[in-house]
Amino acid sequence: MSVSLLDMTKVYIGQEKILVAVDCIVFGFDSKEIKLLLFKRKREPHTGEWSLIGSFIKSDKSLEESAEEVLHESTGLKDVFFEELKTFSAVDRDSGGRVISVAYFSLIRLDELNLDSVENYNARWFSLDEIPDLILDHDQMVQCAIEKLKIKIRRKPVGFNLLPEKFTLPQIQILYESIYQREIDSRNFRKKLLSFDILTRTEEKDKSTSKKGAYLYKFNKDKFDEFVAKGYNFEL
Amino acid sequence: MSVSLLDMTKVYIGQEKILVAVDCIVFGFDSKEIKLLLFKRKREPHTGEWSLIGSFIKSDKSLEESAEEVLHESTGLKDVFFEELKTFSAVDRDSGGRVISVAYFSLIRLDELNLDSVENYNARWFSLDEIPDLILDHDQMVQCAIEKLKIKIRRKPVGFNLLPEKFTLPQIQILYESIYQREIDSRNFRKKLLSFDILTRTEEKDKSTSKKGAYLYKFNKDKFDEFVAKGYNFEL
DNA sequence: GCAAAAGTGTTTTCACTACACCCATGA
DNA sequence: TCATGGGTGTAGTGAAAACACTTTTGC
Repeated sequence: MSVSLLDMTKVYIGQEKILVAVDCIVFGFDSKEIKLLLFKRKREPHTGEWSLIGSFIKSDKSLEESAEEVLHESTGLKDVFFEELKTFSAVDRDSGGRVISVAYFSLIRLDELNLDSVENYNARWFSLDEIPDLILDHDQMVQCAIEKLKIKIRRKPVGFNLLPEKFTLPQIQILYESIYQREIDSRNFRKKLLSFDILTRTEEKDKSTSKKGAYLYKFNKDKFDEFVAKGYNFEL
Repeated sequence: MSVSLLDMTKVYIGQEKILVAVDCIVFGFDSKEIKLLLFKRKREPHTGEWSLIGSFIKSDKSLEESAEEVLHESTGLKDVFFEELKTFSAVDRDSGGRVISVAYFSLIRLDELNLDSVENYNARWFSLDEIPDLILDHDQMVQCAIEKLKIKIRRKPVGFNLLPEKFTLPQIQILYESIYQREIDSRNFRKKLLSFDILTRTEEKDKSTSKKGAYLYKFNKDKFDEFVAKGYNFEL
């Protein structure tokens, strides 16, 4: 350890150091449509304008750790789904100085959200067609994330991170419809999803949207791993 | 401009700056198999060991510009295909100090390669099953890039960046076979590829691998754009 | 008993797979 | 003339798309 501290000051001396930040694009689903979580910026420049949540990274944290921390502080949630989206490094992207930002893309369960944390941060959920102007290049980050969401949810089971632990088939169909922005035939959708055999049906029904009630299902990670091990492809 | 210089020193003061680098994973295709370009490292630590080519980024260049520069210097090529792969930011990933690296993934035409540049850099092409131990986390970067190449070449027409401007159908089939590591039925492969109608057949034949000779084709960008505009999906 | 959402099957269509022979040419 | 790689067509199979009615139950 002391060797690496020594090297640090010797080996790469003379190279320029740069500010590095993470910014998080956070999506949620309110059982009707997909939404984006935005924050009123607290620091200069652009204080009070809408922006993504982010933070500078410190030299003792990896980018992933920093993103995790940002997500935890702003939503109160731990173990949320997130992954790297893209770096944004145009020299003049931030009027406050030269900052390279790594954008992270995150999917959270709205029902688990800690409302206190969110309010602390002056946050609000926006429909994708009502997103306000954002600071710096955050609009680009958001567009990029929306693209990625559409592609990713088709081939990876990431959508379950947007649903409550127990969800109904109509609910997941609405999620996909809201992301793809088109209607889906429910017979074909259910048939395909159930054919994967990666869900467990519970005995409970959700009667909040119909008199008949819809069965609640859980995503079954073990079955999904088996599904993958057999060489099958998830695609919805 | 002077405002931003002023802000730079004021607004984000007190935040830690970090060394940022780019590293490039460069693939080529020698008409037989896909290969990886590696370099003998010139600087401490790990001088003389095999590594990816990279460089620290300066505060007046974006990451993309830096990657482009690195690729130009090491191969002599301009306008090569490259895109961001992933950031690598573990705190102790570099024994020479805290460095965040952004890995770029690049595909080049071996026939256009400037051999002087390559020799200057002590470079060598390696088959994917003969890759030597690499410094730091460069092995991880390479594994990640190989994964990405397999996925990407299936659904995007990036493979043409690995072929000469004019190529034969047997050639492109071998390219795909070498990446997928399995044989492909040539009747089905050709049928599908030609059905996209994104290639232009020239009148020339390549007789270097057979007496009959194989027609040379060119990738037709305009036709490809049309293909995409019609909503069709490239998948090989 | 009726409105409203949940749940279910069949037919058609199309894309992928498997598979075998002829062609052109240089040596 | 023959060895070598280039080039082509067809039948069978399976997944996706299109499509309409029955079930449940709170009001």
